Amino acid sequence: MAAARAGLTAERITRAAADLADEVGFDNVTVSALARHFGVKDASLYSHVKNLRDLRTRVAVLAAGEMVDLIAAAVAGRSGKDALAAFAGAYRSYALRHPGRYAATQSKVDLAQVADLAPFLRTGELTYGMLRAYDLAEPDLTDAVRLLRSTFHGYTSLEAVGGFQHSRDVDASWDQAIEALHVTLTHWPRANEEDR
Amino acid sequence: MAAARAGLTAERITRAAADLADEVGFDNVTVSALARHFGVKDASLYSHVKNLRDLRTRVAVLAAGEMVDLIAAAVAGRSGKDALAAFAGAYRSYALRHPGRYAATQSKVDLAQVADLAPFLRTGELTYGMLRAYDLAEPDLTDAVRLLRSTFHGYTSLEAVGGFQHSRDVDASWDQAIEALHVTLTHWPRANEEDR
DNA sequence: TGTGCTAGCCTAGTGCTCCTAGGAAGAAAG
DNA sequence: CTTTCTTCCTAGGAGCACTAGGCTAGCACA
Repeated sequence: MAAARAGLTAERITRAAADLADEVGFDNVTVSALARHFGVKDASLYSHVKNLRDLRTRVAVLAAGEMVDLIAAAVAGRSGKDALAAFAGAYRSYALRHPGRYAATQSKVDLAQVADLAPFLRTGELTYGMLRAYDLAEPDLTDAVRLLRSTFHGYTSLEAVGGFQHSRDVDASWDQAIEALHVTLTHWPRANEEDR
Repeated sequence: MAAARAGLTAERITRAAADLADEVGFDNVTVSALARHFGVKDASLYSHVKNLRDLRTRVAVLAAGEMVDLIAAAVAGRSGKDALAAFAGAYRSYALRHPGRYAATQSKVDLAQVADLAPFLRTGELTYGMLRAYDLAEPDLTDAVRLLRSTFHGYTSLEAVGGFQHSRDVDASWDQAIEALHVTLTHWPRANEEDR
């Protein structure tokens, strides 16, 4: 196997790493396994990727981009509660369908080393934009964004590790959580004097 | 260093592993590093601990026990919003003070291999008990528990990986989140007919 | 059509890791 | 004092990340 040239690229390696991550978990992605997948020796990958951390960062950027695209598509044309539900649905769907990629987006990446910051920034813009309908001003707006992100991330990651043992349907709980968040956002307890 | 007998025990090793995890991160805890810490060869640890996964599980149990004790102490004698704030405060405080231990509690452990399940069960009891004041019936109760757990876990883990870049004070956002959760629980959107 | 050059992939090797098998020495029990 | 058990050891295998340096395919250019 392994013709003279295997046609490796940073992109192909990154994509394969992301696929592998979805199968075996993000932390279990190894350079060796990727090399085997391409029918190539370990050392050959280091011409395209600096090291394992670099590879992980690339996967994180790839996943963040895919995810924000899906969320953007889901939210497009909606507002208020519809937008919230669409955002949440796309978010959870991606996280469950691509657990390895999703874990990558949550790994602490050195943002200074990321070439393309756009995917990460766009997620923030989308979230703030979605909240526009709820008419919140700073600092409540940021607090709300943090609450949403926390809930989405917390729920999906607990679900992914099997944290919900109760027999209650996990989808129904999720819908209910969205409902509850909507209520929270519409009856947001405004900050009195502590500002900035 | 390293007299004839170093006095190793599964407990001492587990505790050292937990301390190391808080320093360098849960995934970066190695058997070799622990052996060095005790002035002992790697192989010596395997008389007390089956393997790395077993060690990780032990750390998870240890951490879960510590955490639930602190939360129980904080919640004791309180109810309603006071209890919620105390629970949340103890949870976040432990997670931030002991990031490695906290990560251990969130690692997917094979519950079948856990000798003492009590710590894990007690957390659930505490959460359900805390919600008693809000007068929710199933399945809303379970939904609410899941929402709380998600928010707590999501917030602390995002905070831990540096996910909150905005200049808004992280403690203030947390207080606001608790406030919002309290509002949500008091105005819980009851499920109509979809049940159990 | 030949000649360099530059990728792309290789071999070889280091050091760290987890983990096993089997041996020796201290501690405890008779 | 002897036996036995526990604790820790040496020795070694296999997988992993990563480096240094060599060979060659296939391109650009003459």
